[in-house]
Amino acid sequence: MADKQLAQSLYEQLKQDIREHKLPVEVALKQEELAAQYGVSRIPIRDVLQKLKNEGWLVQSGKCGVMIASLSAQEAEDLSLMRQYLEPLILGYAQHNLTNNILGQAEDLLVALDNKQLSVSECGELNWQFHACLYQAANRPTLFNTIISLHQQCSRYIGFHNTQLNYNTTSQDEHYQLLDALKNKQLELAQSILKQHIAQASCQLVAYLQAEHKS
Amino acid sequence: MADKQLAQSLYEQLKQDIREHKLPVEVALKQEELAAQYGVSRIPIRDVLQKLKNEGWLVQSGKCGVMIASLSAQEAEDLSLMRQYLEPLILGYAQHNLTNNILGQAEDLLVALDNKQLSVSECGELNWQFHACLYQAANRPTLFNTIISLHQQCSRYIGFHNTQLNYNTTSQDEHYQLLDALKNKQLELAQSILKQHIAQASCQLVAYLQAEHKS
DNA sequence: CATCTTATAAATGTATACATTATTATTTTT
DNA sequence: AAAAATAATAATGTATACATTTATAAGATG
Repeated sequence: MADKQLAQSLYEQLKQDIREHKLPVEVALKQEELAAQYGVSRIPIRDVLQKLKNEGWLVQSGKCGVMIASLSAQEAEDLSLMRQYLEPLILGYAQHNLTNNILGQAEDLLVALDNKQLSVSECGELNWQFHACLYQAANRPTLFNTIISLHQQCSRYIGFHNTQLNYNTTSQDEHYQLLDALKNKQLELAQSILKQHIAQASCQLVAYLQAEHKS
Repeated sequence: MADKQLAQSLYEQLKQDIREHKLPVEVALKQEELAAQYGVSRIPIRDVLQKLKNEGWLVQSGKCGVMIASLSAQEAEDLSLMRQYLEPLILGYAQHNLTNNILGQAEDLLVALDNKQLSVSECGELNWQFHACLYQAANRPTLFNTIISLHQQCSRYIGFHNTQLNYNTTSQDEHYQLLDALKNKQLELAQSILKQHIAQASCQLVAYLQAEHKS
């Protein structure tokens, strides 16, 4: 309902600016300042703030007002844990509906991901599209929407770990293994690969966040 | 941020009116009508609509506008499934922090639930407080918030099944069994009781919704 | 006669102005 | 001097007015 051009672009831009640390962290955001900064009135700002709060990008600050949530190793771990349980679950429902067409789409996305020239956000987006492509086949909108929400919350953390180290190659290996298992109708294997795939990424991220916090 | 007196009470009232079928279903809601009906301007109405949309009470209707989501057996099943996985998970984290104080609080809530005079909504509220009381001890806000969100989405369905049949006594038995297992530090037993407790309630609800849909 | 185009009406999205609440600074009191 | 109470400031919440978009209906055209 609040997704017109202005609000939609505001939403994207605010997320980007939060990701790129262009806004003060752990400090109550002022609607008027944001409105002036983005050249709009407070109304669409309010809408976007509420939306971002619902997605976990912002948290309550004091009695009224919101602020940018600081990155937390525990939050990253919790999000990953939930994904570890829910994504194999939806994959189970998707299995029967995975036509060759869909598997082909998924493979194309993996091929696109092999491109080394991708930016962090492009990489994250393709990665998610690969997963979403499979999950969508489950025809389970409620379950799918929760998983989408978890991914949106995770997306704040993306860009922290994928850039450094050679995480990507490991991740891609797991992606191809997952796809193979699905092609061979080995559901349980696919589910365990998926669970470990999610856990693996989380481990690195959590370790990184904890190390950063100590320094 | 949008939780002042007016918006807060509006939020509660709209939810209640949706529960009690006082608003048209599967038809785009008009902000002006709602504003007139509740004696406020469109701004707080918009806020509340967005919030309820995020909680799954409302869904997009056409290109713009929202409508009351119809009850769906599959949605109920999905919500229950997610709870079956996530609530035992958070219970696992809570276990170590379950002091006798907390277990006592939980037991008090169960005693209160034994009262047969409770309204459906009071019953649902106490039921949730019992669960939340245990989960809160886990100190896992992200996981907990997702579970809260799932419960909020479920709350639309409450009042459909607990009223009829003797569901409540079965449910209470399971509650006491769960509490006993926790007192005895039998985590795995407690988790399996909890999972089945959630599944049980879901089964009845789904069966009811499917039967209703056929008629 | 069906379909596409266009114009009208009605809804939502946004801006400005005002009311209310929360925060801060000051004052008063013990 | 410290703490509580109170006044002043600054923020958010809400209402009204306007702009834009979407849906609907009338009309033109093949």
